[in-house]
This record gives sequence, structure tokens and C-alpha cells, in this order.
Amino acid sequence: MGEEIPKIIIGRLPLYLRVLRRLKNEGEVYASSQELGEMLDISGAQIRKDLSHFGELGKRGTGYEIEFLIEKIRQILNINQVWNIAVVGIGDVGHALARYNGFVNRGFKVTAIFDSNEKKVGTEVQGLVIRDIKDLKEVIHKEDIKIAAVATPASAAQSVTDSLVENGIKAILNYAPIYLKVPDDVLVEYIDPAIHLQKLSYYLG
Amino acid sequence: MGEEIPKIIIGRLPLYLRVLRRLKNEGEVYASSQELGEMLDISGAQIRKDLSHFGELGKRGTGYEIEFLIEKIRQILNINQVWNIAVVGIGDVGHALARYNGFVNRGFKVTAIFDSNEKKVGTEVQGLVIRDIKDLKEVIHKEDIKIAAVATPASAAQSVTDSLVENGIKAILNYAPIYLKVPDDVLVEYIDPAIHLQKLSYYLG
DNA sequence: GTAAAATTGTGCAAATAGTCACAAGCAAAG
DNA sequence: CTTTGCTTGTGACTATTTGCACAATTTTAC
Repeated sequence: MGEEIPKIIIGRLPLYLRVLRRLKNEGEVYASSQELGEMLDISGAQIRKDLSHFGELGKRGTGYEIEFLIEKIRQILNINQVWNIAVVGIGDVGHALARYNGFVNRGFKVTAIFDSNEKKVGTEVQGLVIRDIKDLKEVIHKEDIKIAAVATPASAAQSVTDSLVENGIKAILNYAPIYLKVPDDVLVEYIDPAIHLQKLSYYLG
Repeated sequence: MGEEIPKIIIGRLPLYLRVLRRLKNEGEVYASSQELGEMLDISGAQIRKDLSHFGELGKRGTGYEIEFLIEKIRQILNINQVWNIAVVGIGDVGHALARYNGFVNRGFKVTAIFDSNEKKVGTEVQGLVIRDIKDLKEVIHKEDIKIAAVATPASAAQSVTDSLVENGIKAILNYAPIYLKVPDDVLVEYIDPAIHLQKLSYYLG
């Protein structure tokens, strides 16, 4: 309990949460580790062991109470609050993120969008005005933003990242196809469709 | 060499490739494992060990010849060819994928796009006509498509996936926020921005 | 009230992944 | 040709992750 939780376990919690939400939606009240495992292609033992890091969350003979476990995982992941998100770079991807409705009830809300293109600045997307990248500092502080998505061309991604970090951003979701250099206390997750596909094509022989 | 290559190693090869491409672009000819490692926050030893699974690709005292290694990794990942990709669901994400220029020279090309919305069918995106989802079978076979991206709402994703699998699709890039049930010989990669962000928020305390 | 069935939590074993450190090979300098 | 410096490939070791199997606990059936 007092120890550090392995990153790989934290990475699975959002998956557990997603499937628990689904079961709750379907009217289920309890779920066993076996059942959850089958829905995720993960062994029941692994799910039990993962969850055991956070206390005794299940009940022998019955399984896990879905509503309770959802709440517990939300607490662990710090998403029993809403994090404001900044999106930088309003091309196709930035646009898709700004309009994405998958954030609702999952702990996040896009509250600021930025671009460097003067023609875009001032126009609206999903009710949000596109701000000039030069206003990064002002907006980030005003909106108390700690998480940003970088959706700029690769050529701009590192310098945008540097500005974000300088202004207190602590976590970045990076869509640009490059590795970002950041200080140790800043976290980055990467999304690059080509990289994901290349992992797959290996197995297609 | 004859053995099975661990999945985790295959997963890193695309990253190596991306940084090698970048170095090549900058005019470099050789790169050491140390240098590559620093650009990726991976130890040099790990890069050497990963690559050693595929033969002796480096030269002692010199490092790896960039052009040669790029070609080698492209061969390993089966991207020394172009895979035709089908995108299903032309909302914001599907649209972004269809227009994505990050696939060029990375082994993939979107050659078919589908939607079920009659108003969208027949219109063009990036020079491609949106086809009715009912024409899946015909188009997939005609274009010899083996890889598809699912960018539909969650409610449609599983049934779309079933059709894709039935028509010979062997790898899926899934943007819908659900786990997809597929036969053992079909591979799926998942992209869900909320899931990625939830992995980050844990560490934001 | 007892027996049978279900399911968790967990110690231990197995498998997988990553690091270290160094012999071996190559290049450059003198 | 020899020495020096650099870098790979890899065996041995360490760390991490996963799977197994079962005691402990709860529920259900009779």
C-alpha cells in the first residue's frame, strides 16, 4: 500500500474503469475479476492483483461492486475532478480533439485552444475562441491548466512544448510524430497512428 | 534469430525508425546506440540488444549505418511496401485520418473511406469518395485491404469490426472507446485520448 | 444449519524484460 | 605496425511482471 505503484498497473486502471462504466450502464451491480478479464483479454488473477494494491476492494464470493470500484478508481486516477485541457494546433487533429465528446465524464474538458495561424485566431471551434499561441502564458494561468495536447506539425512541436513547460504544464498528450524533450517532472504520452500501424504490420507477414 | 521476437521489442522498432529518419534528414550517416538512446530516453544497451535479435546490424567502433538500419527495420516491420488502409466512420477522427499526411513514406495509404450516413456517402474527402458501409465487402476485396481504422461511435464499433473481420481484415486501429472482440488471428491497436490522459492524471496528484 | 459453489487476496514460482560490464572488433593517429 | 579510443554484441545478473494454486470468506441451495 505504502509502496510505489508500478506504471504498468496505472496504465490498466483506465481500461478497468471503461469496462466497469459499460457494465454499470447495462445495469450490472457486481462484476467478478474473471468477468472483467474476459472483457479485456486479461487474466482474472492479474486484475485481482492490480486492484489489491489499493486495498481490499472486492468481496469474496460476490466479486467487486461496480459503482464502488468505479468511484475508487476515479479517486486513484485523480479524475474525480475535471482537468482543464489546452489544445495547441488546430488542424484536423486539434479540431477533432476540441470537438471530442469522449472527455465528458471522464475527467477532462478542453477549455483553451491555440494556433499560430492569424487567419484561425479569433474564430470559434465548439464554442471556444482560438487564441494566439502568444497568449499561452496568460490563458494557461487564468484557466489553471496543467495538461495540454500538442497537435502541431512536427517542426513546431518542441518549441511549443518548451513554452508549455515553462508555463507550468505538467502533462502532455503529444500527437506530433517526434519524441519530446521535457524535464523529468513533466509527463508525455504519445499518439501517432503510423507508429501504431507499424506495430501491426510486422505480424501481417 | 529463429525464435519469436517479443512484442515489446517490435513495439520499439517504429520509434527507432522515426528517429533514424530524422537523423538521416539532418544529413547524418552513422548513429551509435548511445546517441539513439538519448534521443528516445532508452538505454543504449537496450537498443543494442533489441537490434541484435535481427542480426549484427552495427559496426564496432562506428555505430549503425543509418540508411542501412532504416532499410532493415522497414523490412522487419513489413513496411517496405505500402499497405492500403480503410477508414470506417468519417466524423472528425475519420476525417483527420483520411487527410493525415503522416502516412506518406511510412508504409500506409488510406485508399478507402466508409460511412453509414447517407448524406456523407458519395461526397469526397481528400480526393476519396466516401463509400456506403454496405459496400465494405466489394471495396475491401477490390483494393486488397488488410488493415482498417475504426473511427465510428462506440455503439457501431463492434458490428463494424465484425464485418471487417468477416471480409478478411487482419489488423485494426481502433479509435472507438471500447474493447473489440476479434478472433485470435486479428490484431487490434487502441487509441483513446481519454485513456491516455487518465494514465497521466494519476501522477498529477 | 450444513454443504456446495463462488470468488477474493496472496505467497510462491515462472517468465519476461532490462541493466551491467567487458571481450571483441574496427578506426584513427602516429 | 602499434597504440589508443570508440562502439558493438552478449553472457550473467537483477528487476519486474505474470501466472498458479489455494486458504479464507461469502453466498446460495437444500
